[in-house]
Amino acid sequence: MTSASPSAGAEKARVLIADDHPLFRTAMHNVIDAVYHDAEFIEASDLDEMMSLAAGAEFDLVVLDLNIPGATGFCGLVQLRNEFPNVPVVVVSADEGADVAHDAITYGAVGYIPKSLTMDAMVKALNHVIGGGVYLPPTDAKDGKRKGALSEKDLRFAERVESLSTQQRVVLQMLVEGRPNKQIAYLLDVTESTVKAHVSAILRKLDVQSRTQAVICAGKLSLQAPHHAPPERSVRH
DNA sequence: ATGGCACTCATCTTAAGGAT
DNA sequence: ATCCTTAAGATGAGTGCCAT
Repeated sequence: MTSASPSAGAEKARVLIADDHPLFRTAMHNVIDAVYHDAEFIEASDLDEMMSLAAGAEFDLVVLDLNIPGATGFCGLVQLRNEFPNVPVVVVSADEGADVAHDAITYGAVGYIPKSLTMDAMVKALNHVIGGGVYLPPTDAKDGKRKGALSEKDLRFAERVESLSTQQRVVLQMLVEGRPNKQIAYLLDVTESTVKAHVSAILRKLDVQSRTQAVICAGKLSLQAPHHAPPERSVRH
């Protein structure tokens, strides 16, 4: 599956909606109709169905429920990104935590939309994503206060994290979650050697001596740091 | 065509922990 | 003490993509 250019072309935009709640899928129809006008919808209610529908198909956009049946954590998103790296995936979830939103972007999503968002806000978010941007919901003021300011050292580390490739960021995120190389290899569908190579590159780029050091710094960052978007995309809050 | 970069893989070394 | 297993980390090589 490869992504086609967004609605600008003469052909209908194809949108995959992966959510187990029919009501929410219908709601997303309305939202996406406001964005693409004459889109073709393909629906999936669980992970297996989503992957089989996605195989061999072309989509302009995938709207993925984070808690779709069959997926644990971000594994649905990771699978989708591994199989179809060119398709923009927007994650929707009832979870409004800033950390979850940041993690979704880290795993390769181009946007994170809380289900509590108004229809207008969702339309704006999708328009931003289709325009090539990355969408994150507005940060809660209290949450922002809790996060506090970054030290010089943390900022330098954040800059180094920015230099990591997408795959390296995914590996780093899994290191932070305490996963061993073997499990990371299984989840990403690569060999353990590949994971080791990524870890080595991560350690080199982050200028740390061990994965433990990387995990401590990255963990601290994810609690405190503002989101750092991939360089090629702008971030809208 | 060429060079740079990311990704992948195989192989080797080292260290830690458990079993004998 | 020795051996075995497991995991981490380093290194070199191959492949594919993209910009020049």
